[in-house]
Amino acid sequence: MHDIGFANHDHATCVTTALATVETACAAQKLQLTPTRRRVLEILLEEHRAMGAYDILAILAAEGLGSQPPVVYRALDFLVSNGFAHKIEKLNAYLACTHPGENHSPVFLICRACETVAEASMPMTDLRRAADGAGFLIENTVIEVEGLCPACREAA
Amino acid sequence: MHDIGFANHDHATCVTTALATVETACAAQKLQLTPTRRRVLEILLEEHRAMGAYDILAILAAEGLGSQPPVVYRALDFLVSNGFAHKIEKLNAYLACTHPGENHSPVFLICRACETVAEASMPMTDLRRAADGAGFLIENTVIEVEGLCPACREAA
DNA sequence: AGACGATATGTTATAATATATCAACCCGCA
DNA sequence: TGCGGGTTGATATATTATAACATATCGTCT
Ligand SMILES: [Zn+2]
Ligand SMILES: [Zn+2]
Ligand SMILES: [Zn+2]
Ligand SMILES: [Zn+2]
Repeated sequence: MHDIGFANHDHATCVTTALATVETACAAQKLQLTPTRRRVLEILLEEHRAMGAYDILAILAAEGLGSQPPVVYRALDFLVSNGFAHKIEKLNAYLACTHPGENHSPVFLICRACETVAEASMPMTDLRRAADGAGFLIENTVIEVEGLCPACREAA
Repeated sequence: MHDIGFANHDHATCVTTALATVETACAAQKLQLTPTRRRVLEILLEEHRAMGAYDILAILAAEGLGSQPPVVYRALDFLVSNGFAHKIEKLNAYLACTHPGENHSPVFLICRACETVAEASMPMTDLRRAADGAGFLIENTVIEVEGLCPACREAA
């Protein structure tokens, strides 16, 4: 596993490089990164946390970018289905991908104390091998781990 | 991994042994398997599939066991928190545990074609090792795999 | 028996999350 | 110019889940 994600980081750079990566990927794949889609991604990147769809919608509404649920759900659908953001099923919340474009099977580490969510990436060899053996064809995985991050573990 | 779960089985035995196991566990731990809780578990066992809370509630209502959402959510909360049933986050649905009582970290294999959900149990050594190394304390895992079960894979 | 606490249930209302549907618009292209 | 795909606007509704508060039930202590 790499990129455990609970460490401090240069957030301004983190946002701008992720945006640039997504822009490049959209250009390459002829995907339309429209203003609302782009703004939703920016919001997720800036906040750098798992956000509910209605939290995002409130921000969009305040900026005059739309106030009805379909606005945000459409943007999220675009971002998630193209791998630029992820849905955390356990939280019904959305998170910008920390390495968009790369083909990856994310693992999310959710701290129940500080609510931070870190995206890790690791080879799930156990899972692949077992599923293959059983004849199950894996198309998508949801791997979410709840617990305490290093900082909150320390504090407790 | 064992107990891949897509195979045929003696369902009557499957239901009665699971119920008996839960009854024993409740007696041992002084948990109250009240009529509604027991009936919800029975429903999940009989149907042997992931069911939405309101699907279950409709059955309870038809039987005069309560018609308001809290009735079923309370029963599900009891069953889930004691390990007698599981919530499939990806589906917002609930499933009876196939080996209640045992301390386990389930893995769910969800077939997108036939909607069958199989509960497997496997050691997530990759995950444990990586999380330990990163200082993250795992308290709970959600591992859900979407794809095609052997039968549907065959058919396709 | 009577008072009490812990647990479970009944009931009403509402919150939170997500989708269906249909009309309008935009833009590249035949 | 007219078509066609993708996107947006707008209204309504579906689905999933919880808050809040009253009532009931049961064992325990006095
Ligand atoms: Zn990612
Ligand atoms: Zn934390
Ligand atoms: Zn069965
Ligand atoms: Zn189980």
